[in-house]
Amino acid sequence: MIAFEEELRRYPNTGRFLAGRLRHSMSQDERLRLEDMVSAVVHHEAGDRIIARGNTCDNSTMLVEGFMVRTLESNGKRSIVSFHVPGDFVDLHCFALKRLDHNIDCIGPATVAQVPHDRIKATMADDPHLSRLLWFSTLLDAALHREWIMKLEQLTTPRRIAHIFSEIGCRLGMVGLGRPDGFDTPLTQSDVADMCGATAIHANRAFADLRRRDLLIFERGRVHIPDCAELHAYADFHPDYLYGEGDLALETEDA
Amino acid sequence: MIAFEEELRRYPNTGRFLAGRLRHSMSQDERLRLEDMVSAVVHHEAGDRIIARGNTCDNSTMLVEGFMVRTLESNGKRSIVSFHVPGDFVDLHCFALKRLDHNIDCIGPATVAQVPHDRIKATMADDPHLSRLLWFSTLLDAALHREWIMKLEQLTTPRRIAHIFSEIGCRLGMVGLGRPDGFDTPLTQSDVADMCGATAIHANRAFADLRRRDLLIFERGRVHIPDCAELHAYADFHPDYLYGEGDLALETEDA
DNA sequence: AGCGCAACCCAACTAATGTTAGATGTCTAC
DNA sequence: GTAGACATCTAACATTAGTTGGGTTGCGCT
Repeated sequence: MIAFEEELRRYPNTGRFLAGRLRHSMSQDERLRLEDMVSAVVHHEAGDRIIARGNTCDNSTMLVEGFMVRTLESNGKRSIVSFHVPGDFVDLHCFALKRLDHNIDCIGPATVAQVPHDRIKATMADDPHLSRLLWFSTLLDAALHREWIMKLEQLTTPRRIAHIFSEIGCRLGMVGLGRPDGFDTPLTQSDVADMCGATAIHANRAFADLRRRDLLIFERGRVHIPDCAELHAYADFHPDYLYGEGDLALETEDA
Repeated sequence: MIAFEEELRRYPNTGRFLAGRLRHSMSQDERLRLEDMVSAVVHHEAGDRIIARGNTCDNSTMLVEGFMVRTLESNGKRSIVSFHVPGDFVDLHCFALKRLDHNIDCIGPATVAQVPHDRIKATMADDPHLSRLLWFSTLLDAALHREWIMKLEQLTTPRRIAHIFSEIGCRLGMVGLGRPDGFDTPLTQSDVADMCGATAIHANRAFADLRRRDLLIFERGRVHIPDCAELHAYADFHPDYLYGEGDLALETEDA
């Protein structure tokens, strides 16, 4: 706790983004209890692997600043299966799963808050409502996976890319990091290709296509979106599945 | 409870498959407590929609007999994002999510056990270890989603189909429903196509391809697998992600 | 038996994506 | 400042998948 308070002073964003995705469903008191669960704030370099597939861990990690991706590898080929923005509890999974089935890697430098598993255990025993919110946060990941499966099954590469950037923009907006006209990201075209199941060359063709249509201009980490609504329409992007404000939003009733 | 006991006598498989996936991690006592959570056993016809996207529900459903799929729809096009075999807790998600982001549909007739949400709430308050197992069961769905995202990103249609059938065979085996040389399923080629993000025509080509290679013979719901190991190799199928007996298997330590 | 429907099968053509082989630009290490 | 690494971009050709327009088979119904 002390360590965390110190870090909090040093990195004023830390507190702000804690459980960004859940903030609408948490009482002020729960928010404080969640912050109390944090034992330390840690920095990582670009490319760092926070957790590797098959490892056990005693901590779970909340992303405070930066971008992270979940990856799986097969025959030396990397697949990116999801990504995370500040405010996401990136590996709460490894609390209940113990051994994780995937890797979590930093894209660009990142700051994270660590939550020891014994504090989560204590919460499970003491605080059913907060437990349920933590559970919810992992189910949200599953819902994002499902949406992404659908998009892989239905969309062409340019539309997949449009969908990814729509989602990133929207999720950044949900934690107060959005700009209406775009955002900056450490993702490369080749990372995006690995998210789409396309080759980097084909992803590049798709980016050129989106540029020609004036839907999305991506250059060296700078994403410019001239018209958000048009991009969403092209990608068939409907943000309900993010469980933000839309149809599916979580009710704040008590457990 | 009474209702359930009656049904249990009438359908002797009911108890056998309860929480099939979790059975190795549960004590006998927990198993009984889980069975106590069941309020009723219900039958469904082929094509029935158990839960529709956007609905709330007071019950969660455990699949006792039959096959089910999770579907999402966009522009009238159906995507199947995952499937379930007996022993799976198919919509525990809607306990923590409240409004579900997807549909759950029966493929062929099905028997399910219903678990009221207030009993799950009680479990969350009383029994941290069983709660954690329930949580685990939903995280398992997320792990399956991730594997499937990777396969969509990496494999051609024939290999995707080989992977799906490898997984089904394996999951049936894990709950004692396997045959070494194949299985029966109410899935049609067109269902499988919707799982792969391919057209039914292309799926048919892929089935012909698999038949020619003598890896998998699928005809009218009858799946014959001449050599399981060869099919797995062709599909690059490694069942660790099912969290059965492999590297990643859940430890049975207490919460 | 004969009808109708659904699942399955097939071929020819078109569109999307992968592969190979580069060229160019930008940043960092030395 | 130069070399090397890496990201981006492009073109030509090969493979995979979608589309169109059929045909065949099996099964339930009357």
